[in-house]
Amino acid sequence: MKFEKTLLSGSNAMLILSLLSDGDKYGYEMVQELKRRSENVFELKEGTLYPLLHALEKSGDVKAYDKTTPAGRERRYYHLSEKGAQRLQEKIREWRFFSEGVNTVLGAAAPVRG
Amino acid sequence: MKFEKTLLSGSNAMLILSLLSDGDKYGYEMVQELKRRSENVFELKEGTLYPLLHALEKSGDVKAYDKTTPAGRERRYYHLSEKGAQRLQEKIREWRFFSEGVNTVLGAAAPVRG
DNA sequence: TGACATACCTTGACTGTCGATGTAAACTGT
DNA sequence: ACAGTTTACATCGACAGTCAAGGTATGTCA
Repeated sequence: MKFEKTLLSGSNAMLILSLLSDGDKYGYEMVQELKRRSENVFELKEGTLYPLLHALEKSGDVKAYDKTTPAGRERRYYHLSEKGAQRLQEKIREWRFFSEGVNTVLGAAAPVRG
Repeated sequence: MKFEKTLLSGSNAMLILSLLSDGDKYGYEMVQELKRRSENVFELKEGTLYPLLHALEKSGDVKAYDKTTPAGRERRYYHLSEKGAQRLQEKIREWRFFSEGVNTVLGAAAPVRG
């Protein structure tokens, strides 16, 4: 099995798809939601998020649509497509594979507790 | 707690330091050892390794010395310094923190078995 | 009115990684 | 003896992901 070289830096794509698997969301919301769910571990930057969303839309992993709140605020929602859902599963598999690989290497040489 | 943005792509540095915590090694050896220990998950490229080793040497995390085998082959060995050992522990902590964060996010939205 | 939060977006720069390529010596099979 | 492979080090250019900084516009609240 092989995973892309950029799996790691690319973990943000996986996390975003994961968020969307729980329901449609808009960009700004994802930043906050990711921070909340990860218990402040991840602070996704807007400069990272928006280009990424555009790329995911272009590749067909998500579908975008606009919606205005009753208050009149414009929001661009993103929906996980069937293709995106499959891509997410694949990425999760890669992630598990990778992280187990790291832990194996670490465990072999540098046992650490805690 | 904060970890550097490049933790992920930068995981190679952690893995190398981890290898060295088990004893001095030379570059070519590390490529093979990493592949072996990770059960073929990681195939560190030389174009990645050597610049990285030079950087680790410059930052004082490793010390380099030359040694010639009885067969006459030149090798550049790397030794993990005290500073490098501390750095490794720090990186391992960051890694655990990060990977748990990812799993938390994934677990919250996309439970997967296997 | 002014400050702040919401909400979207782009740009330029930086870092880590890789593929390609180079060099040179030692080993292997014939 | 010779050719091909492996060992061992290294550099270079290109590319992808990330971020800081900045921009625009509207809603909220004192």
